[in-house]
This record gives sequence, structure tokens and C-alpha cells, in this order.
Amino acid sequence: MLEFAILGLLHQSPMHGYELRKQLAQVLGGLRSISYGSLYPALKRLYAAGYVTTDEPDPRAPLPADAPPLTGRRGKVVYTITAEGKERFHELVSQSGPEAYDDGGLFGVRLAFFRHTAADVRLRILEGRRRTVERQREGLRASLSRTRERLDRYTLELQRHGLDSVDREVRWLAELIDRELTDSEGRRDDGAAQGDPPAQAPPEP
Amino acid sequence: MLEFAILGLLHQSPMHGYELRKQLAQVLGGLRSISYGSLYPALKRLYAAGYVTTDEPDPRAPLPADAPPLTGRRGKVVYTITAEGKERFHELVSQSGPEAYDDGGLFGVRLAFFRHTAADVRLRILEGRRRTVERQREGLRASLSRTRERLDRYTLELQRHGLDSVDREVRWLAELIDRELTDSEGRRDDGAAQGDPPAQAPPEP
DNA sequence: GGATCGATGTATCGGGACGATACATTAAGG
DNA sequence: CCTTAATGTATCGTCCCGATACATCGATCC
Repeated sequence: MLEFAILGLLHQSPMHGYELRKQLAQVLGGLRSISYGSLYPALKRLYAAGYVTTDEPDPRAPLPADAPPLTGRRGKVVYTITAEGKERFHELVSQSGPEAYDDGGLFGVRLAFFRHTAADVRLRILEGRRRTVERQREGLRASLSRTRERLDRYTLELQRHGLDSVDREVRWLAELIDRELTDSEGRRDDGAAQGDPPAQAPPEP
Repeated sequence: MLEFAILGLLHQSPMHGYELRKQLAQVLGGLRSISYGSLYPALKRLYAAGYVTTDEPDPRAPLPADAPPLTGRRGKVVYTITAEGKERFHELVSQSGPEAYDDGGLFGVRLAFFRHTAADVRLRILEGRRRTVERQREGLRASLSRTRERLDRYTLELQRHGLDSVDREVRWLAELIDRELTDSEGRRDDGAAQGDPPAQAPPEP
């Protein structure tokens, strides 16, 4: 999940880890931030996979005998996406299966990078997410009406608020889907509609 | 976090792991369930800490030489809370600091066990949670008005939905707090109000 | 009668994410 | 000048999750 987000950001411009974290927090919706304990290992994985490169020669060499607790000078490291990384990102961005929307966190990241996503993929993801959340809602409704009597008021309140949230998400998704459909109709009728720059990522050769 | 929830459930009656998981899913609000990969290690930790006991003599013995992949017959294991476990639960249930409300997940669990929580602790937790979420809301509002122009519509939509959710949570919490205050007034006016069984856990000796 | 399917039930493994922590450099401001 | 805040890199232990394996039991189907 981080993999996708990092590649997406580096796709726009090279960055430090620190800057990456800030952008990430913004793009993820402002509330949920990412910790360094996730970020740096993720970058290491991406480096190992060949998807990103660094300025610094290579921090592989583990400095053999350095008894004092590793007080080696730490320079800034700029991460840059490689050609393989871009390829990987386009591969990920074109996926529209359940893995794209079953997990809410990943769905959020996908949404944040929708401007790099083809229109048909966007629609499939939004509709998949809606189905998923609708199923959750039905399950919740059933459970609530089944156990309404036996729960104390706090648990009940928790369930009601949860159901309300899920319900709101469904409506929100329906709105987004509507807008997608309206836009694509407009584009079909009009040749090129206003205010919607076409997506990158052509339909995969 | 699981520690609290498990102790809370076992406080009511002994249970199998399987049953525990089902009850947990119900109590946690219906959406978020707990996986066995969390549950059994958690039970193991609680066992090691002396907070729960099992029927089965002791699954410690690691069966020395048994080349076939561990096909030992697996019996049901009933977990029972110990005296130390009950003590630990009451200790946890009386905490009202930031750790009780800063994390939404833990707050949910705390709320689910509010019927075991003293009235003053309930109020402190609810108000703490409200402050936390209000701060989140303000941060989100600021970030949104700061970056409104530069964000694409999808990221914008994500932020708006997030802000809306947070806003709803604040209102929900305000309602819960109101109800707490009303009830305690009623109880003060009336001696013993209806429909609100008094909390266990006296104010910590 | 037997096959099979879904619920019940226990348990591990690898990996991902987090919070806490340590350490270093530069900017700002009192 | 000194101290605070922001910038910046990185690891550690811990928790939790999804996937997976194994096992038993009742019901339903053919």
C-alpha cells in the first residue's frame, strides 16, 4: 500500500523521506499520517526491488568495526523513481480488482491518485468499493436488528454511529460515480468536455 | 488493546477462542473483526502474565521429536479469567488519560465496556475524545482551506468526506456527553434514576 | 449409507505498520 | 550566544493481520 503511494509521489518529482512523509499525510486525507517506522523500511524495499534510486552511493556497507553506537554522519538522501518504478506504478494503477477497493486504506490511496488512473478503471474501482461498503452496511443492519434488545446503550450507540458512517460513505460513493458517468457522457456528446483534463495512462498496450 | 477487550469479555464468562472472536466482532461495532493471528498470541500473552487460565494442563511442552508437521490432536481450550486478571481489568477500566481516547480503536473498545466504567471516568473519556477529534477537525479544516486551490477534485473529495466524518463524530460525542450529564443530573435530583444500572469499579482504593 | 459442506475450533508464519527512540543539522529568535 | 523548532535519517520491539493448515461435528443431499 505504501509502495503505491510512494511510487505515485516520486512519479511527480524526486524527494527526501521527510518531504515524502508530509506529502503522504496530505494526500491520505489529512488525518492518517505515516510513520517513519513504515516509511524507511518501505523505501528500502523499493530500493531493493530496483524501483527507486538514491543520491548517496549505497548505504549497503555496514561499517565493519565501529563500536561507538553508529555515529556516522547522516546525509540527506534524495529518492528518485526509476524506469522500472514507473512501469510498476502504471501496472498498479491499472488494477481494478477487489484488492483495489476491499481495503478502505488502499482505496483512499487509489482515489488520491485518480488523476493518473484511466476513466474505466476509476469507474470499476468506485463501483467495487460501493458494493463492498453496501455489503458491510447490510451486515451491520442485520446484526443491529438481530441484537437490538440485548445490547447496552453504549454498544448500541457505537453500532448506530458505525452504521451511519457506512451509510454516508455509500451515498458519497454514489455521488462520485454519478459524476464520473455525467462527465463521460458529456465527453461523448461534446467531443471534449470542459474542466476535466483527460487521464494519463492509455488503455495499456 | 486486545488485552482489554479479552479481559472484559472473560470477565462475564469463560469462553473458547472461537466464541471470543465472535463476541469481539459484535462488541467492536460489527465492522472490524479480530483475526486469529491476533487473538491467540494475545491469549498466550495473557496466560503468561497470569491473567487467564486454561482447562488443558499446559500446552507448554513442545513435543520434542515429531517430524510429521505437528499433527497432535487439538482439544478445545476454555479460557477463564483469574483474580489477577480481574484486578488488571479494573485497573485498566479506571484509566481516563489520553491513551483511552487518542486512538480511535481503543476508544471504541472502551466505549463498548462503558457499563463496567464509573460515571466520572466515562465523562472524562468522552470529553477527551471530543477534544482529540475537534483538534483533528480544526487541523483538517485549516489544511483544506490552505490547499483548496492546488488539489485535484478527487483528493479534495477525499478531504471533504473525511472532514464530514470527523464533524459527525464530534456531534455524536456531544450527544453522548449531553446524555451523560442529563442522566447524572436526573440521578442527583431523583436519588436513583431509571434505566441506568450503576457502574461497578468503585473509585480505586 | 456415504459424501460433502458449513460451522466450530486451535494454531502458526511471514510481513507490514506503528510508536518510541536516538542522533544530526540548520533556521529563527530571544 | 544560546536554545528552541523544524528538518532529516534510521532502527527496535511490538502488535496485528491475512493466509494457511489441521481437525471435528452435524446436517443435508443423493
